[in-house]
Amino acid sequence: MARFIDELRRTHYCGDLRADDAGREVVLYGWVARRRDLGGLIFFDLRDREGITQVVFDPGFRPDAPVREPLGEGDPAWDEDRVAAAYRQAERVRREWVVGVRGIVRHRGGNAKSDLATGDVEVMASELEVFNRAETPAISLEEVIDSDEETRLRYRYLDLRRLPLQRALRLRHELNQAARHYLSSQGALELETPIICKYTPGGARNFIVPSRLSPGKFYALAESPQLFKQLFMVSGFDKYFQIVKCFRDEDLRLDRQPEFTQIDIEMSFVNQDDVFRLVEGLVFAIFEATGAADLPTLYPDRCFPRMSFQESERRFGNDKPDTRFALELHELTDLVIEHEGGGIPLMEAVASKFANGSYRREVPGEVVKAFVIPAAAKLSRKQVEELEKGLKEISGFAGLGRAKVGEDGTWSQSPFAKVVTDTFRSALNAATGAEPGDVLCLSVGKPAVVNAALSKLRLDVGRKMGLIPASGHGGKWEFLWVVNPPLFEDDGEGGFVAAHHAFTRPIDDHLDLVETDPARVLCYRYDLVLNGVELGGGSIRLHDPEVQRRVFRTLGIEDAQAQAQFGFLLDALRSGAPPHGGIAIGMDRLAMLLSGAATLRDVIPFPKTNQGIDLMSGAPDHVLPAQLSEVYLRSTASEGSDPTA
RNA sequence: GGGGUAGUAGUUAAGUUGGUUAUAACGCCGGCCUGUCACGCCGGAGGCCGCGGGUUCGAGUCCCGUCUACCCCGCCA
Repeated sequence: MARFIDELRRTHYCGDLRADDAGREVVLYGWVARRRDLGGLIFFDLRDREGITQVVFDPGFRPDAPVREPLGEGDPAWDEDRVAAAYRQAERVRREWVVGVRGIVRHRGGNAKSDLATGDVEVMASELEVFNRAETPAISLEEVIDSDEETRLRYRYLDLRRLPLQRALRLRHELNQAARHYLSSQGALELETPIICKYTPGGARNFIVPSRLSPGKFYALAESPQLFKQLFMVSGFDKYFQIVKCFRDEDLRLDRQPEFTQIDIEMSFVNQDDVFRLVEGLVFAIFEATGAADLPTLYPDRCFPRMSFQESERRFGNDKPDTRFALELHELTDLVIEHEGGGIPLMEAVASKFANGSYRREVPGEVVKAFVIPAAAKLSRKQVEELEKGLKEISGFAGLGRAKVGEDGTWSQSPFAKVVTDTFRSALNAATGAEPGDVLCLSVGKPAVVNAALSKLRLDVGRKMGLIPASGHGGKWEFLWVVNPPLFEDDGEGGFVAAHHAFTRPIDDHLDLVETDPARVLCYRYDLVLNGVELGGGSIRLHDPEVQRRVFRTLGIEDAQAQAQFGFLLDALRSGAPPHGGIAIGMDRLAMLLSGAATLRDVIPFPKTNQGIDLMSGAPDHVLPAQLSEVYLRSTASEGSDPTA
């Protein structure tokens, strides 16, 4: 081994060799991906991170020409005894053994393999060194495997040898490098913020870290660098970025992990447009570096389109519309009011509440919206009912009122067919553009519920119609800024809570409404959406302590309370805070979209399961009582036996 | 916290109405093979049917519970 590592340095990676390397002596290191023993002739597919090269063990082979670039004097490139020994050793090698190979590159002639980058050549082995044996791998290491993800995660170090994951992690590297390079070139400083920090209530649940030095007290793992990056602005660093791990102790999804990485940015003396320009430049740089798509062709003016939050909710039913396809929702509340319900009892009830002032048009208590399943979708009645059943999981969802539109515009297969007035039916058909054969899906209820149901229905139908793939980008890249959502949200008890967080600046025209009509106050907040996935979000912050106090008051947070929770930030804002704003881009999600991966787990080296468990290492785990008492803790967990107790 | 799907050999799956010794492919082990490249041919080993209980003459199959993973709602930027 010493001879190989010390004297025979690697000359190439396994993906490097090409036809014009023929005749050259080379040294490769790697893993034996496959072995084909023909009896008297053995082939290895030798694999390293750059690719695969075929290595041949042929005891009868003799070089027909002097070898170029011999390695070392007095150490001939071809020694028949050594070649024979290498062949005998190759007979015993198994897949995934780690080996070094010395040999001569030869053109494969008629045996060339066109689907392999190195397929024109092979290495005739003159020497073989086995660095390590390997147990038979628990999972197949082929590019496409059907192993259960549970098994793959348990043997993550094997799974990571597979080409898709090798590619995904390399893409992460390229993404990160491009982001660093671009943001640095734009004058942003890469500064670090604390990971263990002060617990702040509200927002995402924090992971709690007990303090050994402060008995009974706890740190929290940062759910984001939000407060600290604002303090950087207060301190005059002007423009900051960080590629930073964040931690949230919430339930997980395919696009949600307990620890994840953000490209975090904050800037001073900027407005919304300035943030957009920087992020658009960043995204362009990342796409160029990773070769994911030619964005300058798709967005010639190098800007992404913008849509107000309200328009997004109205047309698509959510704040992260997948704009790769149309099939928009139809807002019918006004029409229903105009027709006083049009004979449909459910809608008459809604119309009368608007008429008697129970509901306000500006902030409606209930809405009526529709989605049209085009005849072209060719969905059977059963399939439509199947889709509707899928909406049942949305809490508060009461079901759809469906109507199949006939040749003459009449409705059938509908609970409303008999009661709806002709004029209202015609008006509805016209407003929704419903054509004969289409299925009109009507939903009445609280805006959040109606929108949740219809936006899900829209995506389901889009997928069923093949307008978007079940996962991946499908070759389309639709970016969108969704801007200016409401600052406050009804808390259901006559008060208000912050829709996102309390440090977002209300739009200038709405400052007066903070006290008088909070529900209508919009703010300088923005989300970047790609193909219906929320890539990131940010805001222009509230840098004015006076306005901040008014916002807190509307939220029912007293000065003393605010001081206790956010004291250092409020103090800092009073110490001379510049106008500032920023954004955080979900790096994992971006990597997922760029790579076409179906889940975040495929672009994170060592992900957790939906239960937050690392199947490979077994984290989280019990700790010894002594370790607990050192941090002044005792577990109250009753279920399960603690083997260390 | 709630809903859904799945769990059988190392891996992926089949297993009919509850009925003899639980199948197959890949992988693994042994043998043969000098141009393979998903090499081929011959032979072989390999099972707590997730776990625990129940029904039954008899359970992979039916019932109850439980664990694990995945997808979704709630939650979450």
